[in-house]
Amino acid sequence: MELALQDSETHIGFKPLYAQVKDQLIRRLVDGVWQPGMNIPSEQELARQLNVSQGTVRKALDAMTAENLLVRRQGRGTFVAEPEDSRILFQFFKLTTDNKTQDSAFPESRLLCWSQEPSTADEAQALSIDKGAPVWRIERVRQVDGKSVITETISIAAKTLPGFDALKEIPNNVYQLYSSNWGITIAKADEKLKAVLSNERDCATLGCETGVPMLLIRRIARDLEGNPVELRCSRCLTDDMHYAVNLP
Amino acid sequence: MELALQDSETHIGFKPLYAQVKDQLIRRLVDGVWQPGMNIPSEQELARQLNVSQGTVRKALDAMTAENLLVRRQGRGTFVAEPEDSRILFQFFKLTTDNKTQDSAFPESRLLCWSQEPSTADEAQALSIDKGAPVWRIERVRQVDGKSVITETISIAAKTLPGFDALKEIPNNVYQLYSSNWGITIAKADEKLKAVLSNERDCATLGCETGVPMLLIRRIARDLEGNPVELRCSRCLTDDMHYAVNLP
DNA sequence: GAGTGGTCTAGACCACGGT
DNA sequence: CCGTGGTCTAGACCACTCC
Repeated sequence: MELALQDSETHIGFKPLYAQVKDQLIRRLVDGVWQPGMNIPSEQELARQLNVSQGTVRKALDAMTAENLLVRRQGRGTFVAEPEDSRILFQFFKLTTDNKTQDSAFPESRLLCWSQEPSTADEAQALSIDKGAPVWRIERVRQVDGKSVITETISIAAKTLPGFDALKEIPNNVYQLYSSNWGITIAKADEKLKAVLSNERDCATLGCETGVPMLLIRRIARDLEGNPVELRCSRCLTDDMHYAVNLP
Repeated sequence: MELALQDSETHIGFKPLYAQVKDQLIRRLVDGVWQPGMNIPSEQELARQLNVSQGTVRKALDAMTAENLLVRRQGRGTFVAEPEDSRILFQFFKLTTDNKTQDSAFPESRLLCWSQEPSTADEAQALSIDKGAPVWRIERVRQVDGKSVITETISIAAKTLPGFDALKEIPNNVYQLYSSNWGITIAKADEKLKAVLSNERDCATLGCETGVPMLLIRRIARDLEGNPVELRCSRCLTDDMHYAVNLP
């Protein structure tokens, strides 16, 4: 295999070789050539395939490892990251209990309802689809220490998940579901946080009072190529919890 | 100069050479040998000084650049990052307006009061000092689009800032103040977010109503060695703003 | 032109994991 | 034992910046 190198006469749009290698390898993930959990070829083998040095391949692999796309294990090889890896799991779950003496487990969720509906303007904008285009909407509740404290509304374009209605149940970790059933890898996400007051739905679902402060988390999850896949709005009672951020 | 290499007979506690180099270079920052804005020696020069190869120095410098401690400029050299670098400025300010058509400027702050007080138990725990030990407490208000929306309470151990009371005024960017007057570099921080209700102080300060939801941000800022320097509690009206997080 | 960081290569030795 | 990734080295060429 040969990498398409740019015209050496011009340096505009120049991309370093290791970046081109990385793009090639990400393409193998996007196309499903490399599946989660797979042992990918060794650095030496990839270097031969791509006609570059081992050091250049290493730089690409290191970058992908830093983005949680790969897992490297000395003596064994390099593997495609799996959504159930605990590290990945907590990559997208920043809410923890204030009292961290107990290491907080990943909270189980209880399904409230799920149905296909026409998308709202907000969903359409977030998911880059037409307004009114069908979306699956999933409502869940999460418990921490036996108390229901988080409501979660997931919206995802129906065309993204063909055959979704044939599912018998929805697992706790939907990112693993996207991966195993539709080959979609959630690679990154952005979240916007606000403080809001609880509404009647929150009260009915969580058993709290109205007018209680809640943390609203609006997440857009994206695939390997940066396309929006899922909109998730979580509303959380933060009396005994907080959202933790590390800078950098 | 010679690096202290570990006993080659044992591999427990082994630290790669580039990590030892990084530690050495960070020490130069901690000790003030390298001041913010300074042009540090070239890779070749550092390699000679430390008796390692240029590649090893590069790996250490790249890591420090990734942590925003250094800034590299091709053809010019490597420089110690300055607190007023716009990149660094926004590293610690995640609040932005919902309407991002206008690129949000760093909001100016208005000083309410500052005084030295005995530390509360909370401050003492956050700053790793004895309860009741004196702290400077600074209260400010930040405006966005002409509206007061953020109250900010900064607590910092008095012993950290000798001669603080001789200051005539407190600048908007206190991290730059810490750096220029006391040689303290804020290198990282962790934040915990909660939703709360506005209290009477908030109302008096921001002119909002009581019982309005607010985003509470509790930040502990740390120096190069990870020691807590400053506790900052911000309370923000998030009607027209949000806290933005990117994962990873 | 001299010096800097940015990229790319080639080869060495090591620790680790499995055979 | 072999193959893997992890580290370290040495040297080449390039683009950028300043003189």
